[in-house]
Amino acid sequence: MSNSQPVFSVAQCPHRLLLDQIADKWSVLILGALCEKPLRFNVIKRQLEGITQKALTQSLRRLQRNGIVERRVIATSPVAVEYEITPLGRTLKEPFQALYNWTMTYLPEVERARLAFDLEINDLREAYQPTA
Amino acid sequence: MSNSQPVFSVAQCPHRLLLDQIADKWSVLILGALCEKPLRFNVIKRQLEGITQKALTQSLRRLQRNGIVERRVIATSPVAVEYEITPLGRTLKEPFQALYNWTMTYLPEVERARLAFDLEINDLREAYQPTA
DNA sequence: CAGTATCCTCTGAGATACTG
DNA sequence: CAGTATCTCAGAGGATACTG
Repeated sequence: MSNSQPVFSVAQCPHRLLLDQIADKWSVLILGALCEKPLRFNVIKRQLEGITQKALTQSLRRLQRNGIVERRVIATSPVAVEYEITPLGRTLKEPFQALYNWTMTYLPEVERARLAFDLEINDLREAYQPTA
Repeated sequence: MSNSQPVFSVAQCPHRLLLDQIADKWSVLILGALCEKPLRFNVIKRQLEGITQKALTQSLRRLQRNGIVERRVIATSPVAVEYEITPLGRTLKEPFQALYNWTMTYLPEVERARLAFDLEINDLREAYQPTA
């Protein structure tokens, strides 16, 4: 988005790192939960109502691989596993907050645009098939 | 990511708006290109080497629906279509820049984490099957 | 409890061909 | 030029069952 810079090819685009690996559907929510304090697997699962075990495992593994969360096994019986956000993970708060703020500020404007767009589409449809 | 706030259910999560509709794979690149000046369909297509017509059409239509870009038909022969970023679209520059800066700053650290993680995985594999 | 393994569905990305 | 239409195919994601 910066002016007078070359456009990145997709493969190299640094945004992809964030978008694909860290800022995806579930990860933002997981990080939001872990931001306050470390949590165990099923606690996260309960907080993110709707996520499957598979999806949670995958997201957590990916975040761990990227150094965003830390996985710690507690040798009780049955075993407990705690996930904690890393210092690196905490640095995400600023850019995510910027995104969040944008959405809060401009969501109404976006919704107006959608309404207008969809209306226009319907008008065109009606003009094409006047009596349905 | 903000402290002491309720975790959003997925459907309501305002991040989804951005992540799904505006900050996806191609849209960020398209906006990067349009940020400088309005461009025509095939010019964008050429700049984003690798995108298909279908994907470009879909992304542009979605951005248009959300009020991020404007589509303007120029009645020449053959017809020309120009896409321009809207004022609303320009407000995305700040949050996107924050994301971009994060990636630039922390990419090396993320890559170190990945290397360490992948190494550890391989070590475990070797320990399990000592002679492959 | 915290996963892994398996199956199954179904979207959605890509290639190709056609059109005003 | 700027799309639409159609087909195929891989893979993401869900449901279910099993395990240390």
